[in-house]
Amino acid sequence: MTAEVAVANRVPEGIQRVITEPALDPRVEALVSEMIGQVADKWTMIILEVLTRHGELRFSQVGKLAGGISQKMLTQTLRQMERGGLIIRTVHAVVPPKVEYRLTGLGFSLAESFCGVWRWAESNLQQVIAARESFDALARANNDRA
Amino acid sequence: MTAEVAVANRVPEGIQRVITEPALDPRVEALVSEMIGQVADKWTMIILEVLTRHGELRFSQVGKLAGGISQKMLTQTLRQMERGGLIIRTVHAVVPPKVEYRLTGLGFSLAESFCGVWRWAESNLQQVIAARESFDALARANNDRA
DNA sequence: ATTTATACTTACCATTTGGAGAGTGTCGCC
DNA sequence: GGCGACACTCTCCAAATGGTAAGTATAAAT
Repeated sequence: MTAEVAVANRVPEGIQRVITEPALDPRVEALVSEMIGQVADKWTMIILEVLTRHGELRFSQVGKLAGGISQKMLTQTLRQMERGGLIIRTVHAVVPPKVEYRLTGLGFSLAESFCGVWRWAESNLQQVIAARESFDALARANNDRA
Repeated sequence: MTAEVAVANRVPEGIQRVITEPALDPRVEALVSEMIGQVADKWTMIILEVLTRHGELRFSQVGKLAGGISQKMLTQTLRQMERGGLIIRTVHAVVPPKVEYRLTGLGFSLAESFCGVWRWAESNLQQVIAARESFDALARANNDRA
């Protein structure tokens, strides 16, 4: 279990140079990180995933599929996603109300980008768990000594 | 400006089916979203980027380059990243203290995955801004009517 | 007349987050 | 002997976050 972590720790020399991109305009950078902050919160990501998986859904369906979200957060998150152009909200003028949500092209492309992170998380779950365990074990050992 | 949004809104029919992946084991899914929650917070992303860009850095250097982070958050975030196996912390036993941080292979691969989201944010900034503007304009119009 | 369904909205409240600022330990330097 | 450098660590406090629960609107169904 320590072995896996050890392997992960070998960082090829100078590899940074290969990937490092030219520095960004700080104004763009600020806007980008603001956007990422908005976009990368828990519920936004989950709803993005739910809508990617199921296509068009009603308010309460999104809620059920997202799992454990309060009505308040659901409304809030959907509204914010709509504002950012990630989803489209269609109101059907019926009683009881029926409102449907679906991804825009923009929302869809964001979901695709996030796929990378999802995949990373899936495939590196074990490594992270192992790393945490060895870190915690070490910390405990140090505490005991003190 | 409305045109761009309109284009973004055209979602090709049935495209979901192309991308939608097989449903995940809910236990894995829970762990994954927990990890993403930890990993996708503002400072973690910024530090990831800083370390990708600059290689090995000292505590205070990371702080400066991250911009506007408090010492508390810096320590906290670095510690958490170390625990997750994303970075390595090297203590040089000198006075005054010298501690250096660098990405692990794991941290590096995460940074690569995030690159996708960064690129998305960069290239779609304008669309998001346009979407927000038209959303806000519409909301204002509706408020005025009421 | 009352209930039901749906999609919210609002008020209140507990928890969490995160910044500011002061304190800690060590050693070389003046 | 006191100061400075560095990397923390700790305490206090304000602000943001997010859950619960109750309220709103409408028309069909009972």
